[in-house]
Amino acid sequence: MKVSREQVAIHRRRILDAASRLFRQKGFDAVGVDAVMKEAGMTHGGFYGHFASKEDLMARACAHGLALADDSWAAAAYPVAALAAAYLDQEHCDNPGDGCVLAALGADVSRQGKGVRHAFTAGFRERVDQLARLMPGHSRAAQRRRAIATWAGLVGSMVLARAVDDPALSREIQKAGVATFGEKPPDDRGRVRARRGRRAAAR
Amino acid sequence: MKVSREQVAIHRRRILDAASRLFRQKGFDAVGVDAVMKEAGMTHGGFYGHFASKEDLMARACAHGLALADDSWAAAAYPVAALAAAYLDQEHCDNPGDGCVLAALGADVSRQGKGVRHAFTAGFRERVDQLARLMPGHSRAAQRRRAIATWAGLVGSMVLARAVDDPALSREIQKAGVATFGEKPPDDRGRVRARRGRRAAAR
DNA sequence: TGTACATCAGTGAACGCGCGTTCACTGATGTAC
DNA sequence: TGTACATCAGTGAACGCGCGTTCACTGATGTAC
Repeated sequence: MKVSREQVAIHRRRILDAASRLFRQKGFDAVGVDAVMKEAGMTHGGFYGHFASKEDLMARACAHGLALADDSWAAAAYPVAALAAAYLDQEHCDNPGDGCVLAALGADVSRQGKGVRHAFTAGFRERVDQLARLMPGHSRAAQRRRAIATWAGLVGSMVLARAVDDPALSREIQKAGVATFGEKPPDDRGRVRARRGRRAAAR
Repeated sequence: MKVSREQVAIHRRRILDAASRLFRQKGFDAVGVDAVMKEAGMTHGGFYGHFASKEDLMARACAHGLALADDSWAAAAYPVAALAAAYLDQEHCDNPGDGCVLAALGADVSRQGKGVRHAFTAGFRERVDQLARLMPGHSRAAQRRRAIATWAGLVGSMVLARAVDDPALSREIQKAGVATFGEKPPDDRGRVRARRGRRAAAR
């Protein structure tokens, strides 16, 4: 039966929420259109009224999942440390369905089509820009380089922490990641000290 | 028809080679037993004479791919820099089928069964131990922490460099990774300098 | 504001297809004599 | 060393199943009057 226009929008969002969660949990290939629609509380036949194909859904679910990310770390006194600690958390490790798209679907995305990779790339760019703005460093280029490497470190740590079947090793990976990628870069600390020194001398 | 015992061993190895390559290229779910056997030059029916199930093959192909890794970087003057440069290479990025299992299958492994995760974990442990031995650092614990974080950084960089659809951004990720994870840790340089200074003073 | 009807979102059966796995068969291997 | 035959690795057809996608149908929505 027909439903109201608001109901259609609600249904579409429910499909995106379900797809985004299931894809992150099990990967693109292991989740069928049927499972997504069931999780969204509907039957599979109505799917093609909302999306052109499963691939279309994959791209839009990617973008949806990347748009809804947790930003609270950005307000911390030292955002990079806050991000690393929040990211490499046991709960995040145990719940990929509610977690970062980069870590959960990065490897899957590289094997997918144009639309999926484009959505993923746009989301990644936003993350890098956001982190680069908050990254201590002397130049824009260095901030950006550090932001990219920090995201790579966090994503790699999470991928490995999830893959490994020994909980102690998994926790070790998380802790190593927090310590390494969350700490103030030592040579930067040096530069900050030098700058402060120069500023103090100028007074 | 029956074949000789040596031929059986050769066939088994060919199946493992094919499976290991195809799984890294396309992921576990996207590669069927049929495709693996065809790539190995046989028909699919004979598969179950070699392996108990597809899951069995996945675990053994994982171990097989991890066992055949390139070690040449370990002989370099500064192994960590050599590893990072060799790992975050355009050719490695473009050819996951012949590349590192950690980056190609890490995310997939976390969704698989006990056998696959165990094989992956064993391979990862070996990598960490090998790199930790060659890692500059003051303590075993620090060497190990750095080795884990370095592998995480390399794996994350490769996953993201492959996922992204803009070649320029992909190369930027690779370069940021080489610069960050391949460089001598700055605080370690500090310690080395301090130690050298102490040693020079003692003379 | 109330009525009549065209629209169309969601349902559930159906499709062709490829998957993992099984099995009767074949014929070269390797062993017993 | 030569022969006869049991073994068994690989073949290809077949299985049940779940996938992505299509479609005739249903009945509430929303519009034209």
